Amino acid sequence: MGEEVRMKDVSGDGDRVMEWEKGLPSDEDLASLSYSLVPWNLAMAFSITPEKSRTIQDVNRASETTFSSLRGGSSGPNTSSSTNLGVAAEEEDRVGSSSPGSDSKKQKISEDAAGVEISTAEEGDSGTEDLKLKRARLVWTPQLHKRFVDVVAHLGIKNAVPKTIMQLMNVEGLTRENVASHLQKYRLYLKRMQGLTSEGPSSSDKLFSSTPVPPQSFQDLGSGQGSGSAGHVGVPSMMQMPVYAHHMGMQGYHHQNHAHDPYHQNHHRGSGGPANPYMMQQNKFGSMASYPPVGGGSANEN
DNA sequence: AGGGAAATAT
DNA sequence: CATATTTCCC
Repeated sequence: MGEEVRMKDVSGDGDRVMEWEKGLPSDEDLASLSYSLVPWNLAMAFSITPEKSRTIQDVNRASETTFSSLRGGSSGPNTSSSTNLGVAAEEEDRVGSSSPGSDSKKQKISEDAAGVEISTAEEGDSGTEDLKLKRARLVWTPQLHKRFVDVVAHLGIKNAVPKTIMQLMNVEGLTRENVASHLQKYRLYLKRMQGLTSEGPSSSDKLFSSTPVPPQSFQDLGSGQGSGSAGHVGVPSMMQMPVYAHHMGMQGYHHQNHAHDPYHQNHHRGSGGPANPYMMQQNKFGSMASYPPVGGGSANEN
């Protein structure tokens, strides 16, 4: 319900029919993830073997879609014509939908519209279609990261181990190593933040207010509707890993505040001191690829 | 496997 | 040169 496919041809020069700003329920609305809908923990707590298999498989299907969106489906050095605009967005915010139906709080702004691009070799690259032997470097796009963070949060630091995370994320092509690596980084990031955020070694209560550390465990989970769902309550300024936007295929828009992301934490070695906290790499790479590994056949032998 | 550090790639 | 992601080692 809710298809907005109104591509009415506007007589005359209706060019700026861009109300996609918020009239676009698609992205987030359409995208339905299942991982957050299933009280995995709960089931476990009850000792009732959660048929993960089924769920996973079920989700798997959706995953393909998601995957497609996330990873951009095709690959090919045919970049020649035009920059590819893989603007696929997928969100699964379980918006506080509890309360009485009339929740007009549906202000969703497509914060992320990214294209997950995997960089492939630009030169002798051959994997036009199948790069089975060599998976391209995975690029953690904001979308992916969001998913990652969400999953980790939902699992609780306790169960947030690579394998589980990977499974819940359900992203085709994602390997345990990928997640493990990212998790490592993420942990480091959290750690750093802990130290920076109101350094108050005496109180532990702030653990809930300023600690970006995902809630240790979601036990209440809801019950279905109320969804007390901790979701994202006590995490006010939980910044995700800086959503890096490098040479993405997005048409200019990087204006985010990179104030001083603790995550990036540039370690300056002193001296002169460039006043520019930004990155000034000599980027000479302009890579832009789409995504290869899914082609032939195998996806991920998790 | 999970975690961490070195090694590379970008 | 810094960072992001991968690979190697416990």
